[in-house]
Amino acid sequence: MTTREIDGIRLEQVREYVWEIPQEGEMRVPARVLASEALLDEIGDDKTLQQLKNATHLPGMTDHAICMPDGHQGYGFPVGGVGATDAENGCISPGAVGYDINCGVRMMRTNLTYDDVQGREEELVEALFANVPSGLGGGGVVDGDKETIEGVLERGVDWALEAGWAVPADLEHCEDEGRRPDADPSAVSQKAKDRGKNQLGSLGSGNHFLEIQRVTDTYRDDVADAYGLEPDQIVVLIHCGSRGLGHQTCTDYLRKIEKEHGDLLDSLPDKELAAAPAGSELAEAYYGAMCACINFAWVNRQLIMHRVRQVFARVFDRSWESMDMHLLYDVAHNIAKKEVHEVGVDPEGRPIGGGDAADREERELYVHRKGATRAFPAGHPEVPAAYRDVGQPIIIPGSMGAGSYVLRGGESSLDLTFGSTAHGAGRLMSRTQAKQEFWGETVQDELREQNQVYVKAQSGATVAEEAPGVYKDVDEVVRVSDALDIGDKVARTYPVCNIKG
DNA sequence: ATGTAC
Repeated sequence: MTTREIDGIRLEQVREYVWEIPQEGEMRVPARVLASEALLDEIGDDKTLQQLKNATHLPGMTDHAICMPDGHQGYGFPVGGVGATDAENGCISPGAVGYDINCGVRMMRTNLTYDDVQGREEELVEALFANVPSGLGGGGVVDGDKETIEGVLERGVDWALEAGWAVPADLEHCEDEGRRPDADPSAVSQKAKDRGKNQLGSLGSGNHFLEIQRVTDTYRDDVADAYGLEPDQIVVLIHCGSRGLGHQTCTDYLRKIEKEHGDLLDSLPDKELAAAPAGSELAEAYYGAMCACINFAWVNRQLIMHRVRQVFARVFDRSWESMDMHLLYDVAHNIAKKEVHEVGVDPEGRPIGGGDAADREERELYVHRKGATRAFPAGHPEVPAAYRDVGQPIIIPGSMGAGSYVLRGGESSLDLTFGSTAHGAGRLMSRTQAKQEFWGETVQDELREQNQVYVKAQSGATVAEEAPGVYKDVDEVVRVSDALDIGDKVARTYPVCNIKG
């Protein structure tokens, strides 16, 4: 058996692309890293593996804590991490969801081709930049009063439909039809609502962006057909989250949980993993608040998408419907969700990890996906009807120099990863280091001259932080996902125009 | 990720 030791952590190779950190000490389950040797080397460069090991200490963990091929260090719990805890006897951890609740990506199709936009990149990038709010701070496409924010938190994209910012087909092509029913707006603090109310329909900063892309390749033609994708087609990618509202909600509940559940906190190897025991008042409140933030982020992406339709209609002087600008799908990267999965159990029926399980039984779990994407296969009842025969679409954004992928949920995802796969290329270096290595203006010029990619950003520093060189190889990440059959390649895209904070 | 810190 191949073994590796990285910073004192021993990994055993279970099979190709599957590495296991065996259970020892206070670990409740083993941990697994899904990676090629090259990606494992990069994952081992920061605290990711220690954080993954720490995550196995959370009460109620089932089967394995998992790190995706794009994993890197995060707050307490790795970005690219999946951890499923028993929803009855386990816990829920805000750090295992992330600060940017329902940070995610949606892709909108068009019937335009690269020929239609080539030569008009400048015009498009300027029009989008002028009409889609971006950067830190306030200002969104709609002004949210008290009633608006409550409606958004409670009803998600249903609110957008009522307000004229969505069409019914948008709901049909979004997880949960764009509305998480467990949302509890009363569990979201006034401070969080105040931060969010003037950020409805705004990109934010950091790695968030809006990109016009062209499809360069398709791989599984039956699935590509079902998704309405073909080479040379123009698509639009929107990557953003729940802005200050989700961030404040995470902060609020981390503080409350640290204070109320200090005993549980003391049993964990890292304070940043703070968790509320399943069934406690704070677990319920956090779940309700997080679901409300999920609704907010879905509306955020919906408003931006609809604004992009309006911009295209103006630039191309025709209706957005005539350009077939329909939502392909919207995926969440940072959420915990109650889902039923088969997990290993001991003879008394309690969830247990690794090879010690006597049997496997269905359990309701909090599936924490932090920088990881749901990847349900064909036939799963939660996959929208339009895609149920082929599996759910998965959108993997790469860097602005490398392009992105569309995958479909693979047949092995339910067995290997609680129905999950990677979420992007994954960072190779910190933002601070990126700013030492790159200069925004230079990055921008090179992308334009060498790659014909037009970038416009509020801040040059953001361009440096997001330079193509700060990301892992998205082709390699996707190759591992495809080889493990957790998310299978359907299409590859390449950037045309990119706007960001 | 983020009114880039209580």
